[in-house]
Amino acid sequence: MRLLVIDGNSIFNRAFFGIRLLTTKDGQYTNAIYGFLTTLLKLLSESTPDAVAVAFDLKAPTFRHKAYDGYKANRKGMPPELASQLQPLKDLLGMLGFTIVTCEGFEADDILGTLAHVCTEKGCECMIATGDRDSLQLVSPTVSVRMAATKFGKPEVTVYDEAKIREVYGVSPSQLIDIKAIQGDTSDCIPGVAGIGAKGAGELIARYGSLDGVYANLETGDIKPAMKKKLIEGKESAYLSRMLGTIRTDAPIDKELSHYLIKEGDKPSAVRLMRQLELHSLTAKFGLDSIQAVPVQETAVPETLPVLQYPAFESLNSVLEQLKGKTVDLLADVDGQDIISLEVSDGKNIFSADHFTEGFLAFAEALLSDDTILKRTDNAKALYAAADCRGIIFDTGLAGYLLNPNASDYSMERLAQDYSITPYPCEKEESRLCTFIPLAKELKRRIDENGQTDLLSKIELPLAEVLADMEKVGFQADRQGISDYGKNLQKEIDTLQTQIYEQAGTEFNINSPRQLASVLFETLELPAKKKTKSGYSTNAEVLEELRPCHPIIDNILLYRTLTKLKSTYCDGLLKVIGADGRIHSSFNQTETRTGRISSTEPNLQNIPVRTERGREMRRFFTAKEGCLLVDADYSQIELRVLAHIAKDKHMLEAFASGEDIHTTTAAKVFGLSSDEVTPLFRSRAKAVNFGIVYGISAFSLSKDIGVSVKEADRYIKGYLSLYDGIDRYMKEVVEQAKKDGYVTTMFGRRRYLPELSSSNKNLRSFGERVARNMPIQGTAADIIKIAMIRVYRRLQQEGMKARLILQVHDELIVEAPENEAHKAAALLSEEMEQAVKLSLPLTADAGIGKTWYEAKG
DNA sequence: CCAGTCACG
DNA sequence: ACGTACGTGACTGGA
Repeated sequence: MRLLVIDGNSIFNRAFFGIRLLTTKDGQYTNAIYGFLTTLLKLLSESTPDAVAVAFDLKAPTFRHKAYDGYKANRKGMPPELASQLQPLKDLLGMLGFTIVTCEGFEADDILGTLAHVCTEKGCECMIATGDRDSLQLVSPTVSVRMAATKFGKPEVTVYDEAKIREVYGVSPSQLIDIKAIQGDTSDCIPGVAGIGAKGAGELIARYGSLDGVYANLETGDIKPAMKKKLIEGKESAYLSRMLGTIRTDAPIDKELSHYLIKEGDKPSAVRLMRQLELHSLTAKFGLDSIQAVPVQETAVPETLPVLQYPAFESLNSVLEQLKGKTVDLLADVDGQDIISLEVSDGKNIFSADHFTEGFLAFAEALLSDDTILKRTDNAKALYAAADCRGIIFDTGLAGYLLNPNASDYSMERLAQDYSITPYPCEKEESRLCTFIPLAKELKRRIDENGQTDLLSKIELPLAEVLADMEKVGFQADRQGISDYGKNLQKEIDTLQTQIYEQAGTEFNINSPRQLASVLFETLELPAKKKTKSGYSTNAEVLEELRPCHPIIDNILLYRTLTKLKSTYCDGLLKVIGADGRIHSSFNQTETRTGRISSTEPNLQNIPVRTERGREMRRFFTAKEGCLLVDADYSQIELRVLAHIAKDKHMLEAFASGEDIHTTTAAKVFGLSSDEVTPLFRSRAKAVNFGIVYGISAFSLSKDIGVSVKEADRYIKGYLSLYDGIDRYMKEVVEQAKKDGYVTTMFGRRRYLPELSSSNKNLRSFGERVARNMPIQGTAADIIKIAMIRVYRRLQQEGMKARLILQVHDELIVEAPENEAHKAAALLSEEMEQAVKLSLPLTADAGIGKTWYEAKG
């Protein structure tokens, strides 16, 4: 008999990360299911087993990992997009006749090991399918491993038998365990011997045959003294690691192999489920085309849930009276500033009304503004935009975002899918509240469990009101000014275009990177730098290098600059100036993975500033008649946050003493005194400071500042040895992220990093850089959000007319009546500086002016 | 609809 | 040996 044993979790995970997210029209994710099944098909056709066992982990931590706190958290780290696919997959496998094996207290790995062991004893052939190299240790004359991967959406299988392992690793399967015992494996929390890596471990085992062999020859063998010292110190750890790294073969599972023969299953149900999951192509591939699907059954009604009734209520006023003092669930259709309809429930009844109902608007406004009626809703910002709201205590969209900022959409329908919410039964079946109520309950539970209660109620929810207000107020724009500026640009663009055509000797679309590349690198035969997938790159970095080669380059660069200004900023902004002469951007609170807000239609967070030509645009962002703009920005907020989080003594001191951080860094790294630091050294140090925040590599730094990779590497090494707290922090944060599966900010904002467990090295490195950056960028985002709420409230308390109108990540802009401007400026920097207490001061400098150009220092 | 480019922090 | 800094959004050309 031939038994195929599948490492369910491993294949499932790899399928998920190997295929882009797919969903059904209802929003159920299916990419991991699809990928798993295509891999399964490939395995079946290629290995033709008689019996199949699919092993899955149970949720509980296993014996091997019990000692490590991080493990359990890591498990929770499975993103909901993935978790929501597990049960449907298991159901489907059962229906297709495959046997699922799980075992309390044992990992899927151990089930593989046990079944392989049983097969060997009974003289059967065992084929193990997994994506995890740990299982290679199980290979024997009768046990082979099929390494399965999903590449570019297609399943790939590589067979490992003893010969193949020897070819690839140069050792026998059991020696792989000994190598790992020395090398360790951080992702599995296996310590190994400190200071010895893959290469060293491999050589030792190749030479001495086993871990025991290595230690037996410690004195007699020719092991270098340094290595010997490490081995002696790490002996206990090595043997513990070997124990941890050895897959168990004694899991108490069903050992009667005939029970794993492929069964008939329940094909009609399988067809139905595949249809629901919209996996039409797979139905055919599993040969189920002729099977009639069983009809979709009515879902059973849960018993214990409250039955919601839909009464013909007396009057809206009586409803209002009835709800006072209660906490309600409330959903509204909002169109801009108009409330179209609304339904609300106190947990016993659902009340619903729309704008055709007599007195609806007054009812809605009274309900929303009554602070004795606490409300849970799905989009607080929209409610704040439409009415004067009080008592909003929960928002499922914001909660969903805090629970996992990697998701793409936080509609309650999608959230209900992701978190497997079963709707409450109620008489009015179509009421969205039936889904909303259990959803809000579940999300609230998770928010509390994650320690994100305050982040939601004290930061995100109050911020929603601030953002709604900023959107409503808008930013006045000088339509005529922009229009004139655009016309001037156009004249210059036309001239440039003519010149470029002459210089090229041909007319072409300069805006087309393809056509431009063809002109530059073929017609003009300029030296092409290799770049991009679809041809030669023509970006500014490349063109900059070509500058000396041909005068056309200057013109093209200028053309690019000017057309960008014209199309994105002049034309783009003119399109979105409202009838009130103001621009009302949307501020999205659930968009970024770090906790920043984003701005769209238009994006007011990328208005030019770095070049004078672009900066001119800011002259057209003005204060209204009788008002001034007040602009304040944080100085070096991210580096200060880093200094605080990393508790780096030297950086804290530098900031505390008010020194220029880039100059100080330059002096330290290049070994100069402060007055010896030239602008060049300062700008290099600045690049290193930035690089550190982004998760630096010597290569990118070298490119950024134009020195050799070696030189850049020296800068980084020097930096980290001087700022040793930062060095330590950067190591710790990645380690913690690997344990937990996520990173957090000072205020408990979270970002999951599934990339860290990717088999793709580039993806993994990306995950590590994000792990280093997100807590910094995210904490800075938390801080300015707190500042925004404080500024908003202070302006209200002080009875001022000044209003917050824009945030640009580390910068806030207030429009204030002329007589309030100075007070507003002082208030603004004060609230920004006092927003949080760190172990170093935060500073925010304010400027005042009639236009954004003038107000920004 | 995606890739390339470039604007911002 | 290999690819390369974090986070966004808008516009253009071309499948």
